[in-house]
Amino acid sequence: MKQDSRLSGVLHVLLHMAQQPGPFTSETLARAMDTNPVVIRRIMAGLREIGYVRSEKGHGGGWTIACDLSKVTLRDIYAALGNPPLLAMGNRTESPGCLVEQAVNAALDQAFDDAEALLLARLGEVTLAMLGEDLRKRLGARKHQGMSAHRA
Amino acid sequence: MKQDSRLSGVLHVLLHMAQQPGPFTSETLARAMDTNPVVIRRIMAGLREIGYVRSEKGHGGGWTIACDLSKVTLRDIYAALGNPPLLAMGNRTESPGCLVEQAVNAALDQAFDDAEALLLARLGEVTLAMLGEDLRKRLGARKHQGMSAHRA
DNA sequence: TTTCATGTAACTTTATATGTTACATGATGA
DNA sequence: TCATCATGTAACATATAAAGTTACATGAAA
Repeated sequence: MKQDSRLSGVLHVLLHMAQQPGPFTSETLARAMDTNPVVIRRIMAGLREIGYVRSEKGHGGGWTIACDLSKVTLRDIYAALGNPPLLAMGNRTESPGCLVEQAVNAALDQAFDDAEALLLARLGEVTLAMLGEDLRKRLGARKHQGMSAHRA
Repeated sequence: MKQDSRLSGVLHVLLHMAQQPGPFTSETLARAMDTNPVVIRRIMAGLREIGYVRSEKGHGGGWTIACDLSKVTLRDIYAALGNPPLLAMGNRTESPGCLVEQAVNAALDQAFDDAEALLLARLGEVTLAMLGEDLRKRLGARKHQGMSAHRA
């Protein structure tokens, strides 16, 4: 399975936006992320629907953060993306008649469910504000070396 | 991402094999799994290399279990498959120069790593023998209803 | 009314699991 | 020896989903 990097991507966008007032055009954000404006709009669409960000058309338009960063967790952002699958593995058949497969599914599901629950719990523990705080620390550390946030 | 069902599949095969002496041809196993013999050979190849199963060519050939089912865990089987990715999500860039992305990766990696570790730990707690025991219970329960393991 | 920016559909590209065909290799049995 | 059976494996086909791209409609600002 090709890995899904939308959560990673949208967090990157939000964190960039949190560094300065905005608004930011999809074009600008796409350049910073080294991708395409349409990809930005796509991953931001879910966040707009829930109200975490706003978008405006026309001159001076673009994307703006519209939520309290200390109230929104990574899990909330994940949900805004539509709760895409977390695990790369799954059962061959979901409701098999074969008892052998039922036994296999039962064992695997226990492990899978536990792992999913833990992942969601961990994502729920981190707010966007905490991410921003961590970033500020990293920026401070690098400043002492005279470097910008965008060396790459 | 399309989900990987090889672990589910290979466990199904092993559990089927554990029910009777064997050997079993890929053809037979493929029919029971409703798939192709080559698929069976493919998912069994790793297990053969490690020595969990043996395969023989020619008349009377096929696959045989060659390990102590109470000593091999689902995690061992997973490893025999070559440790395929567990999570459907990942970071956009693995070693980014951008500090924003580094901060995002750090936060996500913590959650991802925890979830992976838990999943592997859970898989490590279940042996093939335990799976077989669970299956026997299910077979017993169904026998009281006069049904076979292959109703589907 | 021109320009800018988003919204979105449609298509292409890429990655990966799964399914299939074809054939080589080697073991068994007549 | 030789026909048959079964695995081993390469090569190709199909399916699914993410990511990238193009094209154009919509609507806001200058």
